[in-house]
This record gives sequence, C-alpha cells and structure tokens, in this order.
Amino acid sequence: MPIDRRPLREQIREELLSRLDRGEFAAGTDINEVALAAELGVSRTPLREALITLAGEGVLQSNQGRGFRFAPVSRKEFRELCEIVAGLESLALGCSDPDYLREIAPELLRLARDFPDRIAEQEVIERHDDEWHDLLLSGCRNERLLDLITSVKAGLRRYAHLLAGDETPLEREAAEHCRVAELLMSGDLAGAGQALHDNWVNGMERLMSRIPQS
Amino acid sequence: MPIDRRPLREQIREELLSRLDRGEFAAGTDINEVALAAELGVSRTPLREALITLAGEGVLQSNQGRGFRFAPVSRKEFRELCEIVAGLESLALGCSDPDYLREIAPELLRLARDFPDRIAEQEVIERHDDEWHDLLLSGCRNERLLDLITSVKAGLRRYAHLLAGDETPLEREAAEHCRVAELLMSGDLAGAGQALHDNWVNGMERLMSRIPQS
DNA sequence: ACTATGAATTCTGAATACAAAACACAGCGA
DNA sequence: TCGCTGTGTTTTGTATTCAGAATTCATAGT
Repeated sequence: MPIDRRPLREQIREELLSRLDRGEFAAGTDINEVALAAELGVSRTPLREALITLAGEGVLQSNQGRGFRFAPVSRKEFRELCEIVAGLESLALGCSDPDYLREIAPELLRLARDFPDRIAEQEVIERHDDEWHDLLLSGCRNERLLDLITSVKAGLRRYAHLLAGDETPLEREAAEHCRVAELLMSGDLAGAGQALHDNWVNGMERLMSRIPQS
Repeated sequence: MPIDRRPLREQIREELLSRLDRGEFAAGTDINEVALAAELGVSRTPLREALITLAGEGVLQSNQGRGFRFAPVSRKEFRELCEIVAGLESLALGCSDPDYLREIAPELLRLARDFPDRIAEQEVIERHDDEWHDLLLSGCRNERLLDLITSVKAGLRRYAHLLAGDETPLEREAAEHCRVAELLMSGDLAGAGQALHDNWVNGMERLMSRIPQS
C-alpha cells in the first residue's frame, strides 16, 4: 500500500471529523490548541491549518483573540443545512447522465432494500446511508458541485451523534430511497430529484426533535 | 473609525481576492510564499492560512510539496460554478419572506433600470450587479446558505477580469433583472426563482466564449 | 546528441519561538 | 458589598527557524 503523502492538515481534519462523529467533542466548547496538538502528536501549525479549514466549512467558529470553538448546534442551523443539501443533491441529480442513472438504479434499489435494521449500530446505518447517496451522485458531471456537497455535509457531522438511537424510523428512510430508485428506473429524473429533496426534508423533520433547543 | 481587529488571514484573503479582480494574478501560476509574504508585508504563517482558506473555496489548488497555485480557468469549471450559483440563488429566493420580497421589488426594479451603460468601467458595472444580487438575497432567512453563496462566488472572481469588455450585452442583463423584479412584485416567487436561474445560465452562455479553451 | 545521475539550490511543510491579547484574581476604594 | 484596577497567567496570533521534498543544473556515460 502506498504510504500517506497527504499534508498533515488534511489528516488532522479527518481525524477531528471522525472524532466528531463519535461525539467526542461537545458542541459549543472552545478548543485548546496546545492541548489538542499534544493529544494528536502534532505541532500547532498544521493543527491550526486544519481548524481554519473546518471553520471555512462551518464546523468551527473563530473569534479574534479567542481561538476556535465547535459551532453550537441548533434546530435552525440543522434545518438550514438540510435545506441546502437537499437543494444541492437534487441539483446534482439534474447534472447527471440520465442513462447512467437508469443503469445504477437497480443497484440503488437493492441497497435501499438491504437497509440495516434498527438493531444495527448507528455507525453501520450511517455508512450505509452515505454509500447510497454517494452512489446516487456518482453520475454527476459537475465536479465542483460534488466537492461542495461533501463540504456542506461536513457541517452536518456535528449532528451525527445527536441523531443516534433506535427510534429512528428507518423504514421510512428506506422506503423513500426505494421511491427515488424506482423513479430513476422509470426515467423520471425530475420526479426523482423532487423525491430526493423530500427525503432530506422529511428526514430533517423527523430528526428535528432530537436536537436540543438552541 | 474603529481600527481593523480582524485576524490577518482574513485581511490577506480579501487583498488577494481584490487583486484577483484586478487581474493581477494569471490563472494557473503557482504562488511563491516568501515573495508574496514579503510583498504584502506579513509573515508566511497568516499568508498560508489565507491561502488554505482560498483553497477551500476553490480559488486555489494545493499539491503536496508543491504549494499553492491559482486554479486554472476553464469553460467547464465556469459552467459548473454558474450552475451552482444559479441553483443556490434561486434556492435562497425560496427561503425568503415573500412579503419582504414584494416590499423590495420596486427598489430592485429601479436598480435594474439604472443599470450602468456600456461606457461605464467594468468595476462600476460589477459593483452594481453585485449590489442588485445582494439586495435580492437580503431577505433570505437561511444564513448558512448566504455564506455558502458568498464563498462560491469567490471562486467566480477568477473569471471577473476575463469578462471585462464593452461587448457584454448589458441590456439583456438589465432586462432579465427587471423581469425578476416584476415577477416578485406580482408575488410569483417560483417564477422569479426560475427567471433568476435563467439569468445566471443565460449570462454564462453569453460569456462562455470569452473564456480561453482549457 | 541525448539520457541518466547526482549535487546544489529553492521552496514548502512543520516545529518552535516570540509578542500581544484575553482571562483570572487579588487588592483597593467608594 | 460591589466595582474598579493592576498584575500575573494562560492562550492565541504571528514571526522565525528547521527539515525535507521538489526542482534545477551540471556532468558523466552511452
């Protein structure tokens, strides 16, 4: 295997996002740069570079002289992010090759039907969901748009651990994914885009109550 | 006047973007950090922080061991960026308060009619256009979306100086703005969003030929 | 003449050092 | 008791230094 030749700041960014998924950082708390750098075993310089990147993605906030903090979560922001991703993903669907979409539709349908049950651990469910969306967007020819979606979704990661729990109506999620796949199979791209948008908005509504009032 | 208390990296970022608007940086050229830092009168640290921010916005590219370079321009990327902004701005319109939009519609119409003529210098035209779009989006309640639009538009700044010239059909631009304003005045929000989208796509098509073939 | 190799140079990536701002807290005075 | 002020500490923001990668250029070999 080729050794990792990416800049440290990127590895640090991913490590921080991965810890965020695991809920290791409480929202709203400030970051102590020296402590975190020591914990990660790197110097402050690449750490700060990673923090600046994350701030650009909205994961962190920065205040002059006061350093970085994890941006507080709020229902308002969660709604805003979901609306944005909903818009961007359906936009991406519109930028995709219809033939390719019809080609992958059966696989999308299969993945949607194989949705893990409520017993599965949260991480498995999330991975499966991400996989489905990644495959769905894999035909998008607008590369900048794909990058943008990835970046905006990073902001949603702060909400991931809040959403863990067995009450999530996975059947609804799976059914909506099936519907998107079926519409794609029938060639109704506009309808699929709308269904995808609705999937995001519905999911947001369902999860909204799990987010603490700002 | 209150003195500027923002971090250096932000001031540097804006200075670089402003120079980009003036066409002082050729696309595709790499950046010499020590030279640029000396020219700006700052050290490499905040300069690199600004460069990393700009790379996150797609203005720059970074390659391991090779530093930063201004991302090359291409018709493909220009189209991609315009498609994204078109989608985001019409999305933002949908997140706006319809009453507020109807309220500002007359001002939007006035601004559109006052569009500077072809004699005006490019900078004046651009500022006027930005002002119009800013006012249009000022009613958007999705703050994250507004930030995102600003960020994506930064990527478009690399194209600004390429688009300078007296051949630009300003009448078309002004007419399309008028149409958006009129639809807003009549309360047709969906129609206005569509017209705004078309405005971006049409503008893109018109300007596409001015961008050198990749 | 052309390619390949290797040393010298240049530049980036990362670590460290320094300066200044924010914070905490004790002492003082109204 | 409350608030202000000044000092000491902590932490960030910026500068500088160091190490290593990439590039350049000269030279040797085919």
